[in-house]
Amino acid sequence: MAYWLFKTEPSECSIDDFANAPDTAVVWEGVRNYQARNMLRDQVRQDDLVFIYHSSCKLIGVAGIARIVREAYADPSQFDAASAYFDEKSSKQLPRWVAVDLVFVEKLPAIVTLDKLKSSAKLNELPLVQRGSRLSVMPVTPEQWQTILQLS
DNA sequence: GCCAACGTTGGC
DNA sequence: GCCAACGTTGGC
Repeated sequence: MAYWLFKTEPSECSIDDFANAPDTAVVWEGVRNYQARNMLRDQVRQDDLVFIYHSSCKLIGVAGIARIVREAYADPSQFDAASAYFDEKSSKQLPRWVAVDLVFVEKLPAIVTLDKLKSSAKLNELPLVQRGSRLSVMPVTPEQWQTILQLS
């Protein structure tokens, strides 16, 4: 069982969207970065736990936890010409991008803000707080996971 | 809305 | 395979 952190803009998909539909699987689509895709495809597994991180919003930080309920499959949005995630260079024979499904686990008692994440020495190695990092899917070590839980 | 830092594209 | 130009991310 591994731990991850997924970034999302809460205006698109927030932890409250998860919390409001606790029995519904959320399709994590639209990952269009190869490094992130490779992790989704090759390393993210059923029952892994995921920190949901809110970016580009008022209160930036880790907002809650979700769990992987379906491993990587062809991201449907890449075939949908009406979608912002449409990729004309992808094909059903050779899909370029993958999605996974998540379900709600919990909201953290308080959002662990980016400020807090940055000021914890134990999180120096977390890709999120490293300069220029733009990964939207990143691994979290068990130690980092516990540290972030404690910060909440 | 700005802009630094990356990632991707495409000509050569 | 280099690298300039361009597009995107995401905090501020």
